[in-house]
Amino acid sequence: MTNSNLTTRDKVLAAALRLFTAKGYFSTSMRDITHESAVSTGSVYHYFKDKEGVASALYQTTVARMCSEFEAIINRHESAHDRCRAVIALLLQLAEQEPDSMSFMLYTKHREFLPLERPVCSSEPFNMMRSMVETGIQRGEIVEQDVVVASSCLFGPAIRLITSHLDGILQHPPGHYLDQLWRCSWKAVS
Amino acid sequence: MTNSNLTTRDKVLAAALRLFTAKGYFSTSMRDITHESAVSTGSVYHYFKDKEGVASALYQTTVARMCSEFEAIINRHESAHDRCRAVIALLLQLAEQEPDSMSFMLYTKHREFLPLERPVCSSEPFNMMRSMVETGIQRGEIVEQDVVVASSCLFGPAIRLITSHLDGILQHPPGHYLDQLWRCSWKAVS
DNA sequence: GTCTATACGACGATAGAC
DNA sequence: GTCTATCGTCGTATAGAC
Repeated sequence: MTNSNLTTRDKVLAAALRLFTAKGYFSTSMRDITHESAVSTGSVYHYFKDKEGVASALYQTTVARMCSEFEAIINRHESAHDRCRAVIALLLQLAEQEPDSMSFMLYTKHREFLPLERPVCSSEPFNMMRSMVETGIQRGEIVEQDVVVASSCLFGPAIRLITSHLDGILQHPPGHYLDQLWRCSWKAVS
Repeated sequence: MTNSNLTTRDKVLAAALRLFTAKGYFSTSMRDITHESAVSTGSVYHYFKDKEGVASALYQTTVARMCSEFEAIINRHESAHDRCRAVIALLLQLAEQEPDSMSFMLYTKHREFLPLERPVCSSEPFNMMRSMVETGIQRGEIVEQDVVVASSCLFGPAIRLITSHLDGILQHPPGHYLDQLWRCSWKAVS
């Protein structure tokens, strides 16, 4: 079940991610995490201050990874059109390949157990998405309007589709809808 | 704080709604609910089987109310265009006037504590939204395409904007963006 | 660094008087 | 229907050996 050439710390994080998305943070006990990860209580508390520390580390990791993916996209593409399309493609692909990460990222009310974190909406990745839209408006690719509205129109549909996928009401894998989705999303703001 | 011409049951529900949206279901104890509602433990358990029963009643009420609002919209308007616009206007207005209800409806992972309920996405109101889109496609108002994609494009932006509002990153009240938002959303699918 | 055993507190739920 | 007092459970976190 758990890949054994992971460090103890990573085994805990992987187990926690599976359990948090499956049962939710509060319904997951530290016991569950020790069992699922096959790591003892003592070791878990050696690497993490407390249960919140586990969740926090998971959150930081996910956000950091998202940021670096987005940076790569920004470097690879110049126009807002290409950047935003790449972001949506990435999101759909991640939803397909790593539904747990995606679910933890989008679906989890982190505020309930990570009071120190800002809401997902104002986390770095979302800021980057908004700033892509902003430069798109400056370059004249996107029609002049409120940035939050334009961002909602561009990325809202994709996020909605992904939550539909995570809820299991999508017939095909998310990536299957990319072209259709992008055509509509871009038409909305251009 | 609590309106005193409410029945005991309703005082409990009102307090629970405030607390659930503010702190989350699991971080809200029955003690919190008794204090906030100024109702004793015994009375709370007289009206509700357990803590889950409180959440369940709250969920049923919210969904039922949404359904009747949507039915009224369907009766008032004939075209998919008008119906969908009215739904979005309603959602924005509710987000403004009753952020707690809206937050509980959209933002809460009900599955974590209401295992019997279907996910929000497949709850009745969301089904009604999808079916409005479906008739819109049949009538030729909306371009022929997958219903889930079209629904995501039409309603996803509004939902995204509302969560932005609930996260506090909106400068104006949600209703302020209605025209802008609707123009983009409808352009995406028509 | 890893483990087992355990202390401690909090919470949900009940009992039973009024 | 409403209340107070209380019980039992469960889960987090620590202590301390190896």
